[in-house]
Amino acid sequence: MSTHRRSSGLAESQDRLIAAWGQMGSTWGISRTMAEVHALLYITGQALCTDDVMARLSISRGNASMSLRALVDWGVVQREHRRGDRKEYFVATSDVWVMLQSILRERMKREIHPVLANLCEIRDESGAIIEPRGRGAGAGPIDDEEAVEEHHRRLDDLIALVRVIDEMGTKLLALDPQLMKQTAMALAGGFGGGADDSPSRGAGRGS
Amino acid sequence: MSTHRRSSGLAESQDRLIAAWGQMGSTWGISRTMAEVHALLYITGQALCTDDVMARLSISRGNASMSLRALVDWGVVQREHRRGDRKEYFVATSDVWVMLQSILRERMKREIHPVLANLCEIRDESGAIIEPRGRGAGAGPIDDEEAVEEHHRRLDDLIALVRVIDEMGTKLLALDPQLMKQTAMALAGGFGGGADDSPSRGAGRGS
DNA sequence: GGGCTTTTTCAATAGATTCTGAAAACATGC
DNA sequence: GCATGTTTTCAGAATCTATTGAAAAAGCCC
Repeated sequence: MSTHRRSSGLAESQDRLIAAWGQMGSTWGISRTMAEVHALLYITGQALCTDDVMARLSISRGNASMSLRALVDWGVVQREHRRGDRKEYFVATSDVWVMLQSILRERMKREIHPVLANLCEIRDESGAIIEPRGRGAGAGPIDDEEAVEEHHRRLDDLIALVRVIDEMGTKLLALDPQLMKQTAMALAGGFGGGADDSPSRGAGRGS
Repeated sequence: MSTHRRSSGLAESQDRLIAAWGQMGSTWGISRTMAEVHALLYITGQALCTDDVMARLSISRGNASMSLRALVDWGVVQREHRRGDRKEYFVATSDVWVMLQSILRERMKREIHPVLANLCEIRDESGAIIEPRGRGAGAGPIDDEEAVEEHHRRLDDLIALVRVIDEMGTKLLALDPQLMKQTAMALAGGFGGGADDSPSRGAGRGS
């Protein structure tokens, strides 16, 4: 087998993971680069400084700085200082379940909470909707009254949905990461099925 | 008809919801317009044709057509034909839990499955990583062997995580929407708490 | 403080996404 | 088939986002 440029074995595999993670990130709201930096730190498992990241991913200093800071804000990467070295180093959280909680926390904060607040505000203010000049004023069809009721019903349904999602997330975040893992695996395994730890080393899923 | 002023009550509330939903959509991978079209169809509860959508949201025909088609693809909007009318009308799924399942299904397909397949492929191929010229060949530090092991460990952890998420999603999708609702509410209510149906009509959450 | 190193910021630019509008394709009824 | 009304497509324009690179700020040590 073509082992001739095999020193790239590890690095190449890392690059592929970085690319995959980056692509996934960009499908979400996260910038591709930020996800790539995270993947790099996670998969190497080492503490890297800004220059390491710049060099490995071929990105500018500004970009590296921004991405690293954002990752620290998200809580999936920690700063690390070294005695006798002025540089700052960065390490990714190695426990994927802790990582998942950080991501969940941040996404809830950015995506769910604002929407829920918005929806509630809209409903509160829409409570004041009154049909034009009451019923029976002649011109307007009574249709409007129905429409307003339906509007409220649908608004309420939407709020109930988002709220349940919010509460579920909050519950999960309150859990210890290990317990969350157990819970997730129980759900994945069929609501009460055995929670197995081993990730089944076999072949991957087809597609 | 005296529609000129009071139309601001209901329509304004609708507009606000549309804006909120659109913003949320753009935080995810969904285009803002597509989310707005969906919000419009959902909140009005009516079957609208392309021209209605164009007029109400002030968007071009092409944009409306694309967005509507995408929503139909996602399964959150259905086409509707009317006898004696050549136009096509569109209605949003009114059950929010059915809607949630459609969204979940589509997001799994687009975001989770490809990543999982990718990760598995990477692992399968990275199984072949051998350190340069075996151990003990002098030059290379044995460090490399450790690095490769760590690499595999981390890759496996990541795969296990994504796989659990995938399986959880699959399980939820297999459920009847109403049962999924029950499940979600049970989780939200504290893992075994009572599942109450009423969405508590009171004031909203603060922030 | 002054010299040195590293990090952060930000205006300009490169790049990607979304939207438009008009033309092509598609139906439907006559 | 033709006439009419509707939907889809897509190249180019408009818009939004990410990235760079260099200047400013922040540390650190003597």
